[in-house]
Amino acid sequence: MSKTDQSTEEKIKDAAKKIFLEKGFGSTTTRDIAECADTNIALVNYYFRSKERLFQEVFKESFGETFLPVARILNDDLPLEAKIYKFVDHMTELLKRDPLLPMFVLSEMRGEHSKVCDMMTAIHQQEVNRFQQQLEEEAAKGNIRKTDFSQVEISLMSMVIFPFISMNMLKMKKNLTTEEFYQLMDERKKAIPEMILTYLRHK
Amino acid sequence: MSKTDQSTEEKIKDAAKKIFLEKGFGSTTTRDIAECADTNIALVNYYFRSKERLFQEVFKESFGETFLPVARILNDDLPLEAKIYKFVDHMTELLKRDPLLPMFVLSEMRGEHSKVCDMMTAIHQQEVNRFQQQLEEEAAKGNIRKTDFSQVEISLMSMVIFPFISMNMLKMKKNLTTEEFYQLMDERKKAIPEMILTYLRHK
DNA sequence: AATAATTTTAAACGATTGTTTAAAATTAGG
DNA sequence: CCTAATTTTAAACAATCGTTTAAAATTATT
Repeated sequence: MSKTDQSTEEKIKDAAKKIFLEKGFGSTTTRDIAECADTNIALVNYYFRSKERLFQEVFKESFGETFLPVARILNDDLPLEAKIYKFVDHMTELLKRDPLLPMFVLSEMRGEHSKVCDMMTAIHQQEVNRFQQQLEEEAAKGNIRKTDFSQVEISLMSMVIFPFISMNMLKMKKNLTTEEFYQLMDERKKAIPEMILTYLRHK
Repeated sequence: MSKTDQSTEEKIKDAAKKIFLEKGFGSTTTRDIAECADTNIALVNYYFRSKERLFQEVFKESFGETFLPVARILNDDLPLEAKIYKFVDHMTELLKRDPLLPMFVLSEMRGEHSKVCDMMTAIHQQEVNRFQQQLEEEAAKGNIRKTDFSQVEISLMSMVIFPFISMNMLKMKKNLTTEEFYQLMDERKKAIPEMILTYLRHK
């Protein structure tokens, strides 16, 4: 096997990530994954003990190692305006690379006792929120309006992430190609911070 | 059978709606639905010809008869400010009643050639957009800033709908009960229009 | 009351699911 | 080169999937 080839284990995990992200856990079969990895189903259970364990590895990697690091930009030590621009920019670039990631993560969290909820609490150790702290400080200094931090955080997340969750709907409604959709998302790198910051600074 | 009892057909459709919205098409079994409707699996296929057809009825009802009418508020003949407040209020109330609806609709649209895409185009006949027209008129009059309509529409939709899609994540992260979550959503009835209108009116 | 139409039941169908087995092929180590 | 460990293969496992069948029970019609 040449050096450029992936190991069988890697091919299977990559195939699993692709298919799980596309169809979700319930609609994905072990045979789907094996075929996509160009192997047989026995090898899937040889390297990963079960479909369930393979899924958990994919989920942990997608959420913990891909999404969370970008989300943590809000905890960076940066001025408010620069931080918001950086967050929207990096998150948009991540989602352009991995547009199915948010739907994958959130759809697997349907049902309060979903199999990923326990994993979430494990990964999501209570982190101090530098963003909240920052909004409160700037409001105290009179630089921005006093706001409910949660509302601002939710709105910011919503405006960046939701378009990718509703990507197919959007593309249909507005008759967009994938390229045109990504261009629309790029324009949001300015539009979203502008809206948030205009809101924070006025009235 | 007493008059207050539902017909078997209604019980099955209600059960199907409940389970499909909770788990999606792929993770729902005909036996799930039959058990939830307190009947047997043969009756599911007796009244609805297949799981597929039952799903399509549920989807069409959820999207076409529940979600779309509220979304069409943006086409109402109302002043801009009143319209935005009305849209956010009605959509929030709808989603408090049916919090799983957006995730259900959007998760079934994964994959460009999903089985609901054809249905969408059928339902979603090109509608004139009074909201876009209105934003352009007000901007021409100098009442609000000139904006890309799509960006405003996407942001508005995102801020209202996304919190319900990420409901479980939000409840976990912020340690919210269902009641506290709904209270947060109620507060957004003011916060969202304020942000949009502040943005439109300034600079 | 007798008959026809409708609704419900229990059982089974073949197909597909996740998983396991045991032998074959390949690679690694002495 | 021989042996041991690892990887790959083909086949099968029981369980569950969506769906169908045919008879039983119920309701409606005359």
